[in-house]
Amino acid sequence: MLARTFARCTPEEARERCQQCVDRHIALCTQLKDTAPAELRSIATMGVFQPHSTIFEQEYELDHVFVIIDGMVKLFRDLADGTRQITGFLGPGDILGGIKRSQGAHCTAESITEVSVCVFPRKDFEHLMQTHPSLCFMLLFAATDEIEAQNDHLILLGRKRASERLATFLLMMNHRWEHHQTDGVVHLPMSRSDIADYLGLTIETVSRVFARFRDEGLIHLPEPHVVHLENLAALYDLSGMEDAPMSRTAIGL
Amino acid sequence: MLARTFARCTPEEARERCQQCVDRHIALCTQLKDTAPAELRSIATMGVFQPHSTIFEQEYELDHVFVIIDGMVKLFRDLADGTRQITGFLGPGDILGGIKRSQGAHCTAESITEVSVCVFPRKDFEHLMQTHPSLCFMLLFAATDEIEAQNDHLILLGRKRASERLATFLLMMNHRWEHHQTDGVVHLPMSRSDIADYLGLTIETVSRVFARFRDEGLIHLPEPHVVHLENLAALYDLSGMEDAPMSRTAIGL
DNA sequence: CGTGATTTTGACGACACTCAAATAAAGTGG
DNA sequence: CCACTTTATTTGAGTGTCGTCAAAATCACG
Repeated sequence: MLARTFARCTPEEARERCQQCVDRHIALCTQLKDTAPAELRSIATMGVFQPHSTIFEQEYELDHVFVIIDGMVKLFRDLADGTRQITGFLGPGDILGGIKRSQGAHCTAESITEVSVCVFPRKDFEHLMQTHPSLCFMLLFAATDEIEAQNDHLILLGRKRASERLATFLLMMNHRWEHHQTDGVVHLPMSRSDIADYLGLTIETVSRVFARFRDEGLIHLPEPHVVHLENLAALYDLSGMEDAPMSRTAIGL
Repeated sequence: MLARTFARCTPEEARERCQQCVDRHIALCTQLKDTAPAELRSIATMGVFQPHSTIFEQEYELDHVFVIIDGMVKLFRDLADGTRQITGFLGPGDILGGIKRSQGAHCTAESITEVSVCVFPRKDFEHLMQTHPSLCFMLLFAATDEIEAQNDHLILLGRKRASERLATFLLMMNHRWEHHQTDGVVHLPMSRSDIADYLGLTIETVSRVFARFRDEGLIHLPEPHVVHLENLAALYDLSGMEDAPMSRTAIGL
């Protein structure tokens, strides 16, 4: 099942991608000390997922740990009544997979764009966690950061109106992963349907709020997947956030 | 600030409570091996919070780790517009406090009932985490369990109707913490307002759904804080859950 | 038993959902 | 490169669920 969508890189490609990742300080191995980075690299392989391919699926066994090097992934759960809740969007540096108690995946992970990943066998990764406390410690802090991020998402779904939700979303997309200032120009690789499922709304409502923001001069929409944030102050005001969220490593399980 | 609401136990009381906790296998120290339990106990003190007292407050420094021995705590964030989102209810065995990267608390924690806790200074606790990988590992798994639980809460807020939310809530309250068969009789120590803020609804809507459940014979309400679940099958059906959620140690930050 | 807080019930309105159609974008084959 | 199909997005009209405002009933507490 994995092999269908997942293409392993050739050794040369792998070496190059790994070096790029290290240079840009993307993945967790760049933040560890001593022999940990080398040991991680020794159990790693690299691969690429085509757009819209399943990385893992809810309820199915989860025997890899992935670190995203490039591209964007959505995490979601499909419900019995046919609806879907997207629980997060993951990008470069974020961790995906088997760091958990149970065997099975809790969510489905699907690539939105082409996604290149660093892949670790779960068993080997767990072994490294136990022999390198610094790795375990780092993951624990990443996990608690994730809990706080989920809290913010919870608040968005529980207590914000549609316009507040979209404003929050646009600001989040503006601040995460972009290391340099693309200031105010946000590319949204996901569909309106994905945005709706993330924000707990329908596509129609999302589209209408986009239109309202455009008419009010808050944003410019040259094409559906490109947004220029023209009035950051107003968007912050709507979102209810006081400042940009802290940078972090997200975790998808 | 802490001293105002927090009463430390006398040594005798502390010893007795600690023993009860160990006997009932509540707290994390009962799940560790080697010298870890003893070392944890050596840095621990015990205390009691009166009902409706603040354990810690969002944005304020967080320099303790608490393990709840008895009672119920609510975790919430107050928003700029005066609304509130409760992110979780915590009970015996659950962990509360400074296991995180940043200094400040992300949420406010407030006791609902009288709450007795085991208290660890944050610095000492972190030191133990670094010297005892098994403790760190256990906390990481608790944290990933918490992430999955937050995902379920996310789905509730994003994709469920009022009646589905309340059904899910009642089943959750029926299954967590109660080590055994109080079957179908659930005590809800929190107010309707707390339930509403947890479910992303208003008190009026919560009250109306309670009334509808009562009229439809799904529950019996001898008093507002006691619910008899008369038709578990129908409640499960409404909630969208297939079976009882796994037991876990919750974490509040 | 009386006072204040909590919970319940009622009437009404608004925000977002549903259903439906039009428009725009993306993919396909000649 | 261009017609054609398919998919995605936008826009419109009407409905429903839940929120708001208000008052009654019940509960907790001194």
